[in-house]
Amino acid sequence: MYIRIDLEGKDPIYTQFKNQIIAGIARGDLKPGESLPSVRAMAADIGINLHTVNKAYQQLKQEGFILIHRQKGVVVNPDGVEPADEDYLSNLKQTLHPLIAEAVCRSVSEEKFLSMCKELFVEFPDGKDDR
Amino acid sequence: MYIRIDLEGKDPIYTQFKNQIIAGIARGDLKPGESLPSVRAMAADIGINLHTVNKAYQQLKQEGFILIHRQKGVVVNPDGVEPADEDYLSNLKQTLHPLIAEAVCRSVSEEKFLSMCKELFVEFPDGKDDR
Amino acid sequence: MYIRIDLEGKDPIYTQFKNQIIAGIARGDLKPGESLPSVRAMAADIGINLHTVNKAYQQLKQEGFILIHRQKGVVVNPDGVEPADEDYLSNLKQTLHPLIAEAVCRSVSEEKFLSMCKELFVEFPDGKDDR
Amino acid sequence: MYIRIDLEGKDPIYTQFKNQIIAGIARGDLKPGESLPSVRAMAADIGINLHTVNKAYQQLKQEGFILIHRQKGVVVNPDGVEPADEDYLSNLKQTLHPLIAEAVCRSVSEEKFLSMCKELFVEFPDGKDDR
DNA sequence: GTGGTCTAGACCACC
DNA sequence: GTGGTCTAGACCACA
Repeated sequence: MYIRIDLEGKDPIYTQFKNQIIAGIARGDLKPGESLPSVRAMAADIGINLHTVNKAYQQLKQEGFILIHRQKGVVVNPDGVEPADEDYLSNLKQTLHPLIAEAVCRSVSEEKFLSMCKELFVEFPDGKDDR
Repeated sequence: MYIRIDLEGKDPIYTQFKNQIIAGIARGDLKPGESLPSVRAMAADIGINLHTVNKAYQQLKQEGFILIHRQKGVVVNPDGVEPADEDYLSNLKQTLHPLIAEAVCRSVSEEKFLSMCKELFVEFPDGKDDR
Repeated sequence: MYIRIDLEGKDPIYTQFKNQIIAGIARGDLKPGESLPSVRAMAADIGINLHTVNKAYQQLKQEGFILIHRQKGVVVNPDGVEPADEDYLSNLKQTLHPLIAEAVCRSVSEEKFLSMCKELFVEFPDGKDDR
Repeated sequence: MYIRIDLEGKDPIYTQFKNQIIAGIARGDLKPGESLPSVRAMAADIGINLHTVNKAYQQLKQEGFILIHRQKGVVVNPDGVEPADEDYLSNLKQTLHPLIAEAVCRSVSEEKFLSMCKELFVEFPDGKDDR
């Protein structure tokens, strides 16, 4: 899996990195149980600071995407990710709200917006059953 | 229009404020040409520093939501907001991408996601004719 | 002579007004000795504050473009404007310097820049002999 | 590169500062990719407040002259500055218009004006090839 | 160490 | 009265 970091982007590097791991899992590129490079190896690979990778890994672990074993190293959570709970959904709503508000201001129709979302879903094979 | 700021929230205050103004415009609470309180008045109203309000106003002006009029003070852009262009849509996509990736990981179905979006659209009367 | 003020423009109103009077003189629309509306009349005409017109008139007088007689009212300086002196030229240079620097950064060639200037000169019949 | 600020000048400090950075780029003193001192260092260097430097940096970034890099700090845009577009040229014209009008009033001939411009261009090696 | 954010208090130009 | 500018000092997120 290729990781692409934009050092000038507005999102902090650790966030970009985290998002790409999550996208990899969603896409199925990273399968449950698959192992990821160590903090050191990953940092060297993509040319960023150790601490930055570590921060991202810690958050991914905290949010249930990965496990960090002292011995086996870093692996994608073999049990799959915790499914959406109330908190998560409410957060997601709060995040979407301003995006939709601005879209409405800019005359983006509901249909247009929904079709953009659908388009983005195409990237992810949502066969969730086998996870 | 009531403005609610969460001083503990993770979003910076000026962003929360900006988003509420944008939501107000999208909702139709703030109509094109309508005037907004001065920097000082607004700051006093919601109990934050005037520089924070000013920063938000400057960005809203820059993004075409409001005008800062030499006489009339601050007014909602009477011509409405610039409709979505390529750049905006591409940005929006980039913003939605990680949200959707995480949702997929958390077994949120496409239908569920789209229905959440639809629900959020209900707040905004997108019939632009009556604005 | 029509005066056009842009209340949202970045230049202060009195500056816009001043510039249009000066342009009128340069163009020959306002001839030496010709009289201008009083502060009150002018302010009413273009719908701005008395003080604003007054401030512009005072500066125009100060810079030698107009005379303000207690009786005859406001007239374009019948002797023409003081020709450029050292101070004026040095100021002009300081003003042009940053404009040219930015133009160079933006790959505007010297020829292109000069031709823009020439184009702007077309508006003004530079028969300066009869003034 | 030396920066000279006139605290008594009529232009705001951040504008003077911005203009000198732009002039530095135009002159070739600041080459694409070259890094600039941090906000704090620059502010200390020239003896002004860091917020003032920051404001200038933000505007320079916004206008495409510099990038604010998460790791390398502040650098001159390695791709060079966006070349002039319609908007920029139209703005430039609007800026030059009153300058030329006043020059005409003050009996500055077109030749004289153009030769002043040419003189100012001498400072900038517009052969973009060697930058 | 960096930039980003927030607060506070001051002066000035403009209207 | 307004917004624009400048200064100052503080805290936090990021790398």
